[in-house]
Amino acid sequence: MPQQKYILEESLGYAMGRATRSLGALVNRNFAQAGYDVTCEQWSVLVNLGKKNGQSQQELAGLICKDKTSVTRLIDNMEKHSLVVRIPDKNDRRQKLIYLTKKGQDLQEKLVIVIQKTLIEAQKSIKIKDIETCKSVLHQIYENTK
Amino acid sequence: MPQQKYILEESLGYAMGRATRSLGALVNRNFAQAGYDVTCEQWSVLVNLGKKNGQSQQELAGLICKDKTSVTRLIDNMEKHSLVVRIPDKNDRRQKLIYLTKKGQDLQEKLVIVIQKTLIEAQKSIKIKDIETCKSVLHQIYENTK
DNA sequence: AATTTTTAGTTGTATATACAACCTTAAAGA
DNA sequence: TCTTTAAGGTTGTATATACAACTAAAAATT
Repeated sequence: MPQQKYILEESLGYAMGRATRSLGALVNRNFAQAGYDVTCEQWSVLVNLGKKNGQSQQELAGLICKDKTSVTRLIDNMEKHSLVVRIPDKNDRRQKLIYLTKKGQDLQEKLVIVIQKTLIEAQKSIKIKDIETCKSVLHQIYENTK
Repeated sequence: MPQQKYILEESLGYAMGRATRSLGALVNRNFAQAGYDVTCEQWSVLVNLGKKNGQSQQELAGLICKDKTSVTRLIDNMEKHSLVVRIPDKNDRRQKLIYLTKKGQDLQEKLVIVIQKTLIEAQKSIKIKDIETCKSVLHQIYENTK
């Protein structure tokens, strides 16, 4: 069997990690530059609460596909910044429902423009068809690895 | 102008983040399960040192496309685990050259198999051509956002 | 009804990431 | 040569991530 040399630069994992980090950092810089003290990851929670306010942390974890402990800490930070509040559910005392504050709601609406501008920049000169292919590959990778 | 609603689940950024986190976590689990106390990110450093031992942190930062402070901390952790050592460069006293230890070298060689197995699993039932398209899209996104 | 199992969330621990500010040393310019 | 600028690295700070172990409460089972 020939000595198989692992070519890091050619691996899909490398390309994924690099592009994801780079895009996330750009989103964060663009948020900051627009004067918004919020992160890319916090934004994903804000968007979901914007669609349906008052969701449990488990629901949010499912939507953004993260560990529930990650969500606990994410909500901790967002609560610290007064973007959301935790309200204990009276029907199920295990649950805490997360609601947008006024500040969180206002912010959420404003961030969409920054995100869209950033995504347009990120996807510049890439064919729509290729982006769709890429998304479907990433979707399958998620399914294969989750 | 119509109210443009942002569809998180359909965004490329969402798909990228989700797949990248999921794949990274699986690699880490597979390393742990194989009995190797090392992470996905540490592995990317090990591979590069395997190709060329004795590189500066800046060189490594360029290769793995990370902030130099990220590399400082990554090397801190790897040194703590005796995978690499920092040797001050005599010709340029600002630089520190990073070398694999015996333990780091041995580990690096063994990890390739785990990585390949994981990548095969991750890419299961995806057409090679689509993976190439995906990589090229990710490459372009990196270029557009770095 | 009492026990067991599952679900929701938190805490401990370890890692990774990046921006800003800083120190030290090398290189470039005046 | 002296000064200024650039380069390599670290530290402070804040955030994000996940696994293991835990507490509390609900649901399922016996």
